[in-house]
Amino acid sequence: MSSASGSGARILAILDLFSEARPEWLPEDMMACLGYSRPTLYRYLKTLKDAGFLVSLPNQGFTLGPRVTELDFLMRRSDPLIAAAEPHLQALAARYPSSVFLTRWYGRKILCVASVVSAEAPKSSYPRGRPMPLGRGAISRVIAAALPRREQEAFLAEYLGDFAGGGGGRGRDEVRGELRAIRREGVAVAHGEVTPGVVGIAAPVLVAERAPIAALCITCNAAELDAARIAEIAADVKSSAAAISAELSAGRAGSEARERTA
Amino acid sequence: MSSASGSGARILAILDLFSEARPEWLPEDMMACLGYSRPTLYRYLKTLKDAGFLVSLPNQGFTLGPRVTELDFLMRRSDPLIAAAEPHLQALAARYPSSVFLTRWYGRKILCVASVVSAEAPKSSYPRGRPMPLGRGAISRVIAAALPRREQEAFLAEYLGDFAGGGGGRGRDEVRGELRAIRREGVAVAHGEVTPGVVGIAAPVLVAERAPIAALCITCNAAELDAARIAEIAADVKSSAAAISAELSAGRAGSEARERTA
DNA sequence: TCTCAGAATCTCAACTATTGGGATTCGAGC
DNA sequence: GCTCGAATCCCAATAGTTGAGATTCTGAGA
Repeated sequence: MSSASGSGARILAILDLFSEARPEWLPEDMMACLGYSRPTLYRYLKTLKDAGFLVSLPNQGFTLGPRVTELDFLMRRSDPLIAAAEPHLQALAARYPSSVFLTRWYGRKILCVASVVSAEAPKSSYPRGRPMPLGRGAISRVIAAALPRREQEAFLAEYLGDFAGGGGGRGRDEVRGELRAIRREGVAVAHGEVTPGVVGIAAPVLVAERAPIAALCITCNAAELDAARIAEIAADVKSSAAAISAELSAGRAGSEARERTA
Repeated sequence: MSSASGSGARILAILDLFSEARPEWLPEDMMACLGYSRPTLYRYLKTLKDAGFLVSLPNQGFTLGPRVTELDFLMRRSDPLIAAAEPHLQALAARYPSSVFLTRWYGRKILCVASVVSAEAPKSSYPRGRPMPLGRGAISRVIAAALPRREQEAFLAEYLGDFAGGGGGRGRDEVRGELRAIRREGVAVAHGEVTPGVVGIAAPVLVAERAPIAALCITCNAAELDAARIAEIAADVKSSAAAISAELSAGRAGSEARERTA
């Protein structure tokens, strides 16, 4: 991931070591994994420690530090997308027993950035920060559909297999057609693609009516739905996503003006 | 904060620019604020962008990126402190109408890392990531009291004024005596020091029965409490914090063993 | 579709900051 | 007080970083 060379990248690469399976690291092991010399590694660690990205439990090892939490808090509070979406998430969750997600599209990843749960037994849990599977489900579909041609091609080149797999080996043209239909509709519905027995309905959040930056998605228990109900929810999700897009454009214009005068 | 020299620190310093008041930055403004040359700044930005710590909205500016969210997610899932504390937070919140916090002590800051709210109208809101005021309230008190002598002195040197202010200009010796009493008790109670009308009760989470790494804190509406009730809650908080400390030590021993065999 | 302005990146020589072996200090445990 | 390992310091060699300026991209408008 941090493929760029330079000492900066080598410092940040240290953070890539930490994973759910191995959240604690000893300097010795880091040296082995990264191939840095001892003084260099310690210098890097000091830089990260001073910045608060790492904490050292004396003689025990290193762990991710509080700066991470602080920065994420900052993002949560200052992200205009979340601010615009929050009331819509709440409203949708209140209207339907479900889980409602806001997921951001980051060029190469889909990450859940906010969620509200109203169904008693949510089948799938996606709290903030969890990466979502790329290539399957309503979210991927709706984002792929909204992508500008060039990026869509790149996306398909990588994930065509996943899309096609859902319907049993369709060709690229067929998938493209489906995506065009989704783009026209403004919503995508997926039946149990990510989690069996769960219907996902997603609509894109667009900036400048072009680039998708996020998706609004609701997941409900399939057993509690019929076609009419799904259509109803889909319309609701679509208009909510559109409202978020609109608020976002308005807000963005405002913040630009502020920046210019500042 | 990132006072250490070196290009690594200069790269990380870019992240310090972002604040709640200014979550979006243009390269031009960064150059002005940081004094980096254009190519250098762009190289730094590329490094951070490639690592996912920044995102650039085309021609709009830079924002904190998804890696931050991902790392915080990782911390939340892998932090043994949170794992050990979660059930206790839930239990306390269930037993008393209140807000219950777990706050980490990071050398120079107190940060809320987990919270559960059960009171209908919480007077003060401290979600994960929000820094807590240092020097006032039950949390600061109980952590200061648990600090080893040396660190306690350093802490008092900086925050004596705040502690003394609460009781009306007490001297250092008097404060030291109070802290010694709190240490013996194992709990601190603060009446409306942070938020008027709210009682805070905190107990320290200790590692190796020495260094405080966190505090468990419950805040209740003062109007609903009498002295007996406070004593009851205090005992509960104290034993919960002790239980967390114990589980943590046990868990730590386990993970060390695992690391050694891996 | 073409042109244009501004943003982002590239080139390359000068040079300064970074690197790592080894000595040294620090701190915990006996 | 002494021993051991972990963390830091020292300093010369050098590899990596820097910045002015040229160049290429990208997106907006005609």
